Amino acid sequence: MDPKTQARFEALAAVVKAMAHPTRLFVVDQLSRRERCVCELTDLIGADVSTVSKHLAVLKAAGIVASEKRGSRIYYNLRMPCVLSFFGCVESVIKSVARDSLTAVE
Amino acid sequence: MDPKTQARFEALAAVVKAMAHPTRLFVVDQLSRRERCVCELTDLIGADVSTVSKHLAVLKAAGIVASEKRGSRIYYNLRMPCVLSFFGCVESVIKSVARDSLTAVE
DNA sequence: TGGCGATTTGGTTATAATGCCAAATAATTA
DNA sequence: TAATTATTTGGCATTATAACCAAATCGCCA
Repeated sequence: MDPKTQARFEALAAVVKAMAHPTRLFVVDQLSRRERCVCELTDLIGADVSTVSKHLAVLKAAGIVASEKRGSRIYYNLRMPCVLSFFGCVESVIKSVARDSLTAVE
Repeated sequence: MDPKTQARFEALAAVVKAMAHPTRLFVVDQLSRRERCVCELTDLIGADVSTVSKHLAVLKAAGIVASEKRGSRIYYNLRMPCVLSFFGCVESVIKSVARDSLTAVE
């Protein structure tokens, strides 16, 4: 694989990897509805705040979310207008697998 | 997070994780053009065959690709019709980041 | 200014992922 | 059948992730 192609797929993988965790996908889903502060997300997720904070840092480093400080809180928002098609695509794979295992049984 | 939601995002993450590697994204991209045998993919990638085989196993376990044996070769094909929108979405995040860092300099 | 709520960072430990080599399997052909 | 090509599997060393706790920061307000 030539270096340019290599670099391209590494860049793509960096973004995909940032999404590759249940908690981070949950965060993305939540933020697709409205912005949320860390404390709200922490409540919704039910993990240690530091854990949530680190997940948010991963998403932010990939450019998937941005944060804005207001008062003593930091609000995160989604920077991924295509989030619906992304989730839809991934769900379609899951559904396809489910369909196949059904037909295999029948 | 309730168990059902948890399970949903774990299923999503399983698929996303399977895509979260430069080599595997490259494979998916190649297979979006046409099916390929392991030996062809190995040539294109330039890694050990066993490494490529394991990447293919990851994609297959997630339901992203399927394989078909013909003669002494095994051909892999893509089972993800939405692959274009998936890549497009991820690329849009990358472009958005690039745009932002440009405007930050200007 | 002292303390409180919100958030990040450092440290540690446990688990998972990656890549190569060597060996096992399978189909093909000489 | 022996040799050959194609692919997978097991094993191992290396590196990366993830989660929690503790400690450090940052803003806000009494």
